[in-house]
Amino acid sequence: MTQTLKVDASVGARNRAIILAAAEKAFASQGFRGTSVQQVADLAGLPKTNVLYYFKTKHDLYIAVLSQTLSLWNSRFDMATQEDDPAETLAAYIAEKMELSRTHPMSSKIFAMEIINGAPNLDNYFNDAHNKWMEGRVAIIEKWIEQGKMRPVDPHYLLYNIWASTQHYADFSTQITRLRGCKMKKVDFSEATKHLVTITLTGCGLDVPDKYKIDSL
Amino acid sequence: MTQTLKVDASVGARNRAIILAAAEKAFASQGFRGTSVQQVADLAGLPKTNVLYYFKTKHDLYIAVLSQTLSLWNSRFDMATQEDDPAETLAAYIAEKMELSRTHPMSSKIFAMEIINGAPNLDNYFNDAHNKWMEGRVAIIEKWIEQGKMRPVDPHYLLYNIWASTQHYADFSTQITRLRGCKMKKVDFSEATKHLVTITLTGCGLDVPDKYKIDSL
DNA sequence: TGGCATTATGACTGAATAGTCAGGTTTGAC
DNA sequence: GTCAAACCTGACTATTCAGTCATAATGCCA
Repeated sequence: MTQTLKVDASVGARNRAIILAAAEKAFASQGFRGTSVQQVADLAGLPKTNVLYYFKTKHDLYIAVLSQTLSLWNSRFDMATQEDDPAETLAAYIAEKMELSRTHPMSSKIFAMEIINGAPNLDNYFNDAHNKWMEGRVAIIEKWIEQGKMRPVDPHYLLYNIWASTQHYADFSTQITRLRGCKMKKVDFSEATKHLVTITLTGCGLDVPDKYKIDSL
Repeated sequence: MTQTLKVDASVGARNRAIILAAAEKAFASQGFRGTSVQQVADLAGLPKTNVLYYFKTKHDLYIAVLSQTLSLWNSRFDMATQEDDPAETLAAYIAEKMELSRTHPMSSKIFAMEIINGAPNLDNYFNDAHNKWMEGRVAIIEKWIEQGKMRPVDPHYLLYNIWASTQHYADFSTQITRLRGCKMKKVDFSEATKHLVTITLTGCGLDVPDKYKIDSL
């Protein structure tokens, strides 16, 4: 029984994973409409009909990729409280988001395109959850401000700012690569993170934790 | 003669403008592949063949929309010198970019998708010009830093940061609207601009010009 | 061995759609 | 009036592509 399940899972699950990875790549670089099932199949090294065996429609496949993406959004900031240190918490959040941009740029791009196109596939569940998350984080930041721990900045704009500037490194990597002349490596991301943390925290009137201090200064 | 040209121009130019506006809308919300010539024609209120009379191929039409977009990128910052005041100059640049996000969100979206998809249609001319612009701006910011006018921040990351956070209001307007419960109006953009200027300039160790001070504080 | 579930796939279909073409109409100059 | 250039358009073609279907192979257990 265990054996059976294991084998079943390993065939099906393995193919699903291969297909999802191929689809992620294709959707990220060409969008939903720009991607054909045949392309995904070729990338996955499988016949097209086999792809459609695992995912009934192209749209189903896209939804699967998209929800895989959304599951990456979780963060330590989700669990923060007003007792936490704002500088440490925000710095860690920025660092986490930057790390995501580095390790999962395709996910970020897919999400970006989904939003740019009007988010037709983000359902009410996602919207509600996202709203609740936002409310919670805003409340905590407001408490920090009340307690005089940081300058009075509108928490909404602060969060938009963090999302924008961190996701930018994934979504606009093409532009950044062309301007720099080469791709950003791990150390470059590390530098960028420090600068981002420094500029954002300083902007909020917070001291930059040592860990994020820029070496050269 | 003048009459002839004027009339010729008014028929052709008028239709071109109508088509470009329709195409901008369609491309911004559905991308290149997601948009059919028929859709553009319907939006423009013209038969499809008439659209193809003015723009030989869908790709030609897209290129026309894209270059229209790029022509909006010009800014007062382009002409700045090291003698200028960093606070005023950067604040004005941020405000200009925010105004562009408000008045031309579709252009911003088209540019964003072009970059996300690997910028296949941005030619060497654009890349070179963009590189030169970047070098020039970086040099000026470095001078400001040398002169002790602002904190030492890496100019590259500063500029990425400004682009990211301002364009975000156009590209991710769907997300922002859902979180706020309503679309951002002119006054909301004005508030957002002030916050962005404040957080960015403070992050650079600059005093915020009165014009951008947040009222409630 | 036989039987069942899962997995695999080539051949096909129908719809969408970019672009062509041939012929038509309007406009303005002379 | 007439001529040329610009403008307009219905009908058609060729291609791409999502999704179906009928038919297999495979693996597993009794």
